Amino acid sequence: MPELPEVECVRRSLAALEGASIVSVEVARPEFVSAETRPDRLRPMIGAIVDRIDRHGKELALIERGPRRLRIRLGMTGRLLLRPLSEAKGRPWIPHEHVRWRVETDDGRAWILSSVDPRRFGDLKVFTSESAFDADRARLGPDALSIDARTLRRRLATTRRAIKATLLDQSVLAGVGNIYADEALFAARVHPRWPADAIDRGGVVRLGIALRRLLRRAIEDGGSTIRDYRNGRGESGAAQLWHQVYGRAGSPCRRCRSELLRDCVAQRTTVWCPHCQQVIHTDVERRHQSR
DNA sequence: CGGTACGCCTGAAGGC
DNA sequence: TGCCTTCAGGCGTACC
Repeated sequence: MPELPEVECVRRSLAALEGASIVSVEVARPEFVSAETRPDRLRPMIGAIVDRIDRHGKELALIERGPRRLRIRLGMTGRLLLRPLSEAKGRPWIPHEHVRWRVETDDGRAWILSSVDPRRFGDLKVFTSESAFDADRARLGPDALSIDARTLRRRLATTRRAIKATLLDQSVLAGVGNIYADEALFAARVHPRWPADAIDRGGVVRLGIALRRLLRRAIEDGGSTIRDYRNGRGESGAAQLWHQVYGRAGSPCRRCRSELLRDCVAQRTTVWCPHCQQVIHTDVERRHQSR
């Protein structure tokens, strides 16, 4: 479900939790979750006072005023819902068959943060030391929202993989998923199969500008709601209204009217404009096309 | 080691 | 109507 803009919108919608103290962390069906999300692994978060909610790439983290951190990943269909405890009275679990876990905070700032996640690809993980949390974070590359051209160029220069696969690799750049990868490549006029290390300087600059611009604009518009994305208040986004290529295979390019193509790149459906994003003449691409 | 294929889950949508 | 197939915003793991 969520990529960087959607996760950032969820983060902002959880600001009311700042200053609240965690009273309980419960899991609806422990047999449904991974080892790290089991109740005994989450219990150490009890007593933490929330300093802030942090985001890096597509990951959220509840940061306490101390060393403990609760990492929250939403997966494909994960949705968070924050509501006052008073609303939840008598209904400890929100009435939804796919509710997975909930965090309750104290009487001073009494909130219930719940997760609904039909496909169960999301998870929770507690870190009891800052160093362990930082080590986990080190899996991820720099956050895509603030990537600069220089860093992007250095990162892309390390691999011959297709640029689309490289953008989706969270260890290279954190936060880009299938929607914004296709949108950024279209905006930068770069073909999705172009080897990452073979993009010229102008292309990398365009890509950096496109990423920052698209992600920021998507955040302003509340994220992309394709099917079920909502922020912590249950509100949907509007960024899907201006998508240029995602979900538009077979339709005319909004720039040149060519028919948008669709193929599988990096095991993900990829849509691009064969006219605006050609720039492919390498042997690598000829081999792809002859298959 | 770098890169690719697959599996994990459920639900919506489309074909017949 | 209903059954079947395909596909979906992510990511860890096995394997080449």
